[in-house]
Amino acid sequence: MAAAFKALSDPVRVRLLSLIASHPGGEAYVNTLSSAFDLTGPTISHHLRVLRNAGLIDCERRGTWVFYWVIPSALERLSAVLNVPAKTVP
Amino acid sequence: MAAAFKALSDPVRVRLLSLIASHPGGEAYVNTLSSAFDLTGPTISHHLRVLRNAGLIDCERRGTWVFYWVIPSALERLSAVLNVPAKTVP
DNA sequence: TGTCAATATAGGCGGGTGTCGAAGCAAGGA
DNA sequence: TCCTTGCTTCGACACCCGCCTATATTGACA
Repeated sequence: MAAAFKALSDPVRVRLLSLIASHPGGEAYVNTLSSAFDLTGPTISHHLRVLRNAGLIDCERRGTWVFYWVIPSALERLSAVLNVPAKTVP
Repeated sequence: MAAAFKALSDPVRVRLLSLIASHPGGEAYVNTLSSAFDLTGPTISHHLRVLRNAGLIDCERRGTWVFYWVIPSALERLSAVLNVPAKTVP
């Protein structure tokens, strides 16, 4: 459970997830993502792998490019953990 | 934004937050929390401080004990970030 | 087949983080 | 006033993580 939050513990990865999700069709390929950061390709690749190992995103190769998309059910599960009953429940 | 997720990147802290939130009244004092883990007091205190610095919980001293409670608005803000539009939105 | 473009993997360096024991405070009671 | 209890702070050690460069892999195309 915390493994998924750990994957989101880096600003780059949060932004990556947001970028992927906000792309038309919910998909984006790596080059588009890389160009949004001042980081090298391998570093972006590393972050994408972390997100993928956490089960937050998935990918598929289409010719030369690799497309990534988010896995909504995984995010919903995280979101559910944060839905806490209000403090004053007498 | 990622700072809050970073605070949740440790299993102990996720469990702490869950324990605090699930306690009657939404509050818990430290000794109760500590006894749920095989960790020393200082370590629990450290994790609580991380959660507090991230704005996820707050605390108050009442006599000898210190009570902690979660800040629902902070969790709601995190939860909102995870609410992603579905992949297929044509 | 050979070459190029797009990603991924491997390895190494520097800084950050979890954990502990020991010591320090605060509050209450003998 | 001194002691005990609950919790935090301090200092140190081992480990993990993000970043880079260099190298490998995969697919398209000539």
